[in-house]
Amino acid sequence: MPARSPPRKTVKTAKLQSAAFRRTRSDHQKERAEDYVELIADLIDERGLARGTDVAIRLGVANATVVKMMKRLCDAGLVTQEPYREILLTGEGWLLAQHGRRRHTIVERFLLALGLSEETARIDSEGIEHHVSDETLKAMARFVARNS
Amino acid sequence: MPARSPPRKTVKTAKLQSAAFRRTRSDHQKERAEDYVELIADLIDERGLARGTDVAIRLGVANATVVKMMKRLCDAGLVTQEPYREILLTGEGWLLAQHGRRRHTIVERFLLALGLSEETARIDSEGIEHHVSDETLKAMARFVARNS
DNA sequence: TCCTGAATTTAGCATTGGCTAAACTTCAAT
DNA sequence: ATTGAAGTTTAGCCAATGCTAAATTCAGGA
Repeated sequence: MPARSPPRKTVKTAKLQSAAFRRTRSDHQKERAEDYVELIADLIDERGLARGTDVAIRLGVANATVVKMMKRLCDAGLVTQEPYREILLTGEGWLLAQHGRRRHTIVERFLLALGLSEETARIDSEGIEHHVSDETLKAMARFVARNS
Repeated sequence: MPARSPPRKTVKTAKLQSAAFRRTRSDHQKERAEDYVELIADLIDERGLARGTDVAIRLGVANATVVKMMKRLCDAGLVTQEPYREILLTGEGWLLAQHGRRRHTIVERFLLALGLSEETARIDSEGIEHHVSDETLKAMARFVARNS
């Protein structure tokens, strides 16, 4: 037993911590899905329909990546698409998009209320959005309400 | 050209947005590295040395996953390790750990100052930490200073 | 000294999410 | 009606990050 360490006093800590990390990890897949779905919703609202190319450009990925992701999102029941046609959202897809937009908006407004530039608020909210618990989101919303 | 969309009015938007997404994506690799390194630093400080098993338990991953990651971190110059021995941090590794801890602490205190429970602050700070720009971090630090 | 149990490593696999290049479809303009 | 450009799909690749199971190594106690 090389590198033996002192007796554990931190079992509970370890369990809690690993839970936090595990959550961060498992969130990850949903994040991607939400990013795609949210963007598709935006495109449909902005220009009437969402094409693979537009998604690819806005997300900064290759066309083929979008195609692959659309397959996964189809399997997940979030989008539908006839071959060579535009991307449509299912009911569930719209719900997820709405959900993402709501959080996104709250986080972004919160960062603005905190005194950050629009640029920074936009960029950081993109990264933070998915890692904020409901409790934290509520606190952010409260803060925005108070400081506006 | 199926699914033709209306003329673009959002070229700038698209570029900026894709930059944000790209940043979020590229951050990802560094996040993992920082998680591991930060934890290794904690273990060394807490119990005098960091063993693969302890890292695995705290991070909630399998042993083999840690071994693989250690190889990557070695290549990246962040840790060193003799076969079957404990994990050591390089100078650069310590710097990264310190950097991560600092951000982590600020974000966590910020969430507490915002009125969240310790539990939530701990979990959410874990997820948020890596996505916060320096500007936002400064704003958070300011907020903590004001509200304590 | 040897044995055994804990820790580490190796081997092999899966999934996610990227990429490029080439083939294919569709629409619009000639 | 044809054709060419734009958009979509396929095929095949890569790296990161996880896993399990089996093999290996080490250290402490008998």
